Amino acid sequence: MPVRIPRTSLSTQAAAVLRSEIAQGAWGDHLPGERLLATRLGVSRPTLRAALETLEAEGWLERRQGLPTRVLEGGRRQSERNCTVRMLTPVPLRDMPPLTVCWMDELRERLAAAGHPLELVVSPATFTTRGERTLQRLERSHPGGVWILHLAPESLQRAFAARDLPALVAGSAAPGVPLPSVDLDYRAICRHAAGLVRARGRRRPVLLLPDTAAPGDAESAEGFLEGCPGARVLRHDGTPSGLCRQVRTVCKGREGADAVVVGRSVHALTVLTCLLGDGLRVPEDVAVISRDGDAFLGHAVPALTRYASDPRRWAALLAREALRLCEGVRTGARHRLMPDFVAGGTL
Amino acid sequence: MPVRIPRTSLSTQAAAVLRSEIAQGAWGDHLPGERLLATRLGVSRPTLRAALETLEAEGWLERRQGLPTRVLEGGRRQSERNCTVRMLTPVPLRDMPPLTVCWMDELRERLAAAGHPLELVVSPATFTTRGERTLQRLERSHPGGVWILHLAPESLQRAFAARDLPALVAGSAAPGVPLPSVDLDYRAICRHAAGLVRARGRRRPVLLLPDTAAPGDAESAEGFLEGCPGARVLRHDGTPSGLCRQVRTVCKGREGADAVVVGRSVHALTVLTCLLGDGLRVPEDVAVISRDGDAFLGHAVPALTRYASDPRRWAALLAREALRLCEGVRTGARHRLMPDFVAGGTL
DNA sequence: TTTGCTGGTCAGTTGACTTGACCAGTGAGA
DNA sequence: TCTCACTGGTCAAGTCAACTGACCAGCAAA
Repeated sequence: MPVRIPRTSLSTQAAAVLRSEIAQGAWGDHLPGERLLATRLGVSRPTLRAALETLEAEGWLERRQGLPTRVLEGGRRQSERNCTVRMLTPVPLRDMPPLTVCWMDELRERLAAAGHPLELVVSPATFTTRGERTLQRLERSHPGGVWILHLAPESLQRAFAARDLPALVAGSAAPGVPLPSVDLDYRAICRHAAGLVRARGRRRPVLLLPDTAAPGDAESAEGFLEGCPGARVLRHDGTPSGLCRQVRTVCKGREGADAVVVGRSVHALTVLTCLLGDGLRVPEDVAVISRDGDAFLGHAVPALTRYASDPRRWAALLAREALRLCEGVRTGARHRLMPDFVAGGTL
Repeated sequence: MPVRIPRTSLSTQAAAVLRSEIAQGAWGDHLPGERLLATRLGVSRPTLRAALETLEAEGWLERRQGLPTRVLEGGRRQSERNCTVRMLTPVPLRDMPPLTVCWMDELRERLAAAGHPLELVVSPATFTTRGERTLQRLERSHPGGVWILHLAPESLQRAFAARDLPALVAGSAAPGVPLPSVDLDYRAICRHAAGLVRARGRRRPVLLLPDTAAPGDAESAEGFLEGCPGARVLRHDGTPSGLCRQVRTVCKGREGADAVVVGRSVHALTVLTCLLGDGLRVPEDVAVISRDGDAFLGHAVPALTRYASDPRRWAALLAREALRLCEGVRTGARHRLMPDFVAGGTL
């Protein structure tokens, strides 16, 4: 009857888990970085390091500063494909636009209902380095599973396609990449916006976009020019001050812009407040339209005219395609959603 | 490959051991004394007592001071495995403030890691009907499980407490309700804001709150008056037009308010754009401080001065309390978080 | 009534674990 | 060649579960 409760320290448990996984060959010939490994185990780095030290002493690993930890002489059996779904994104959740968080949550729910967990992999390197490199690292640290690429540059999308990895693109799908994708129809949105602006008698419309290389932004520019040939498309650096500078230059004087279409909802907010602060009247002097539609835009005064998409439709499509990939079905379906136009007071 | 290391507290492990032993009838009809039992399990008495408390709550035991603890005939089978967590909220996800969506997502992730799915139950009736009625419907439609009450009015909170249902309050916990709760320390925030405003030489500060009956708003008003006795606290109807009307009345003329502290981040946005649109200078003529801190506020020009809380801490606390409830532990812990002050350009 | 058990409660301390930071070595790409 | 983003190596401050040791009140047999 006297059953003593075993006290195993966290690092001992971690060592046990890692030992069995290494034995199964789940990690290939190199372990992922300590920081990543620690968060995956749900354990702090010092704790993980204690576990790694015991494994090193047992002869499972070789560690050297500056190099990834090497797995020694393991019976490296192929691990079974465990179909977890991973969302690859360069931005942490709390810096995403609210609408994005919203569909991501919805997606998580739908996938969970189908028995597939959704894991968020935040990798800022996604944007900066070449696709090949990023992918190599990812394959090492997260073997197997289905990938959802969010805000991934074209190079990375192509790298996934080239290796025939199960992946789908959420937003900003580069043209010609043979991966299934779900995206807003930015070309149609911006063409519509440009037409609308012209119909209201605005003669000098401008499209403002961040200077990142998202394919959706390129589409936006094309659509805008289709709807209003000869209009201007300007890039900014994404900071409030940089955007303000751009706005002030563009809207100055009699020949300044009389309508601004803005990509990204937070930037639309920056533009609106900047204009109001400078004493310009919206929409009398300058009209503002937000290409993207977060809920908070409706609380500005005047409410921003915008294009609002339904996160549930978005998530439903993503979930369907992701589940197909889990089942091994490869399609190249390109879904283009057209959001609803929400008339505000800024046009 | 979700290889998370499970964190089971010592008392949970002890409870599990005892539960199985009781079920096997290993102890007869009375347990040995706590001191003896504790040393047998290799555990301290407080830890053992925590385990006994959960077993008592589950109906396995009957404890009375002075008497040995009695083992009840076939403690009722607790469907412990089936412990889904449900978030009850009056607002659908896409209408929530971004920060809320953010912590909700984080919470979902943490609970999923512990093997508990999170289900969102959207019930607008939560706000309109009496607590008793709402609860009856909920018990019928979603039997069992742990509840997280979000934006629930006091009547509903009390109804849950009265029926002794496993529930915890996320935000706006009514005082005196014996449920565990996690909330921002609105009193401290508003006291701080009031003091800050006074220190900057503002003489006529105003606190603007929606006219809903959220307990957090009442706390805010109290804190604000503590920090600046004699200041004004005004209510508005939550619509942009209604809020604007209020703002224009309050800030008009020489004797108008020279500083506005605003509850709810979207309302802070409304106030800022309304003031700027009316040609007032921020902060020269009127300072604006947002009590709540969503990320988009930083993209206004000037950036809003605000109090930003970390959604991860928030979610961590909620997850911990929810998991405790899943294990049958009832606490009345009231967690009050103090967010960080973010200096913007509106003060 | 006394004594010795039972459970009920608490303040103070310990120590494992977390957090966030900084450092130095390595190697791919500009 | 230099830069920069990774790697592992180190550390100090803070958090929190658990332990320790104590005292209290209820109960029942001596």
